[in-house]
Amino acid sequence: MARDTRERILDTALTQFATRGVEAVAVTDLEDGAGLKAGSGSFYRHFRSKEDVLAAVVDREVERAEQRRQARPAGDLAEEYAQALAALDALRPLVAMLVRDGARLPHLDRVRAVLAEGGVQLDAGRLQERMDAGEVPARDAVAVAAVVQMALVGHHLAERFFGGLGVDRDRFVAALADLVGR
Amino acid sequence: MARDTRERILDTALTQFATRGVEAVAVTDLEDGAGLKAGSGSFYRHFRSKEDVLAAVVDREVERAEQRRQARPAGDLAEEYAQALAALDALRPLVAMLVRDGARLPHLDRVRAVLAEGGVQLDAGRLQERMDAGEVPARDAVAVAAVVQMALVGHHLAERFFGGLGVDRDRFVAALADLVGR
DNA sequence: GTCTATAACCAGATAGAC
DNA sequence: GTCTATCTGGTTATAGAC
Repeated sequence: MARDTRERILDTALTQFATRGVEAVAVTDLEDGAGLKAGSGSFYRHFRSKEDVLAAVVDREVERAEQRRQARPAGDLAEEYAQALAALDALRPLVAMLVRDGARLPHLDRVRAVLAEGGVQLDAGRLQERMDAGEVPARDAVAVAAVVQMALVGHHLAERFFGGLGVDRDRFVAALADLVGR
Repeated sequence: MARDTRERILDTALTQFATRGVEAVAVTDLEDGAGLKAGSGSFYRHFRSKEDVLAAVVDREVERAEQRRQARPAGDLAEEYAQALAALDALRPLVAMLVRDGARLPHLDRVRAVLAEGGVQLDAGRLQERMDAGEVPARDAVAVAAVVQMALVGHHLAERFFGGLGVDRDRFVAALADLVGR
């Protein structure tokens, strides 16, 4: 019991909301997961309601993501895409909550913004620069950026919802970089 | 009241499960949506339980999808991809239920199979043939097919969960076909 | 801050009249 | 086949002892 109870409730709420959905998780489950007696109501010494703890979970996760945010590296396309997939991994619980309980989440705009910055929305402007510099073949940069974004997000979601792809991550990223770069 | 009550219950269950999630939909909501008195229990003259109606909804939707299934057209890449997106549109409720309540769905394997056939899983073998025939540049066909699949699925999901892309469908499909074909 | 106990409510499901 | 009425169990939330 190193961390205090409020933090333990937030931890168990994050994992349970992300894996089972908000509706399926009872306050008694959160008490149990935090080491409190289920049904004791001790939860309510720390949060006013289930909606309240949901908002706090989303807030904390968005703030953590904003702190992790950093300048994009200057590597090649494959490195850039691999890094975007890694960023999506770190956002996994937030993605899961958005997908399962999107309409119910507080601060939906902030959630979408942090997901976009964190790896979902690759910069079309940067791709255009690469095309202008002759690093990659010239195409419709905005549309290609969208295709790349969707491929990365799709890959992330496929691992979760479709049981994987049969193509490992390195091979996927290499093929994507090859398509854009050659 | 043209169709019989059982069908009306299935219809309202499909839309409500897909949009709000199974857990959030009460049996009384299904009664209400089917024109029965909410709380009357008339639902139970047609289905044994909520789990039972969920199974029936999934079954009906999978069977409909299997009947829609048809030979893939011999058009060019862009036509092929546009058709895959249209197939995904028709599968929208099933996709929504899989994403929201995947673990709870009965016949999960059949659901995944029909989604794969219906537009998610494009044929890597066919792409390889195109590469062998010189129609498109030679690359890692299996990995490229995976990228294409994920881009299409990601596009479909983005419209639903991220409020669209800022790139319309034709432009997206054209960019994808250009990447693979040139 | 956690517990026992409980109130108030809602959802799933059943019995039986019509 | 639909209704009224009801049972049962689970969930949110509160009161008050320790």
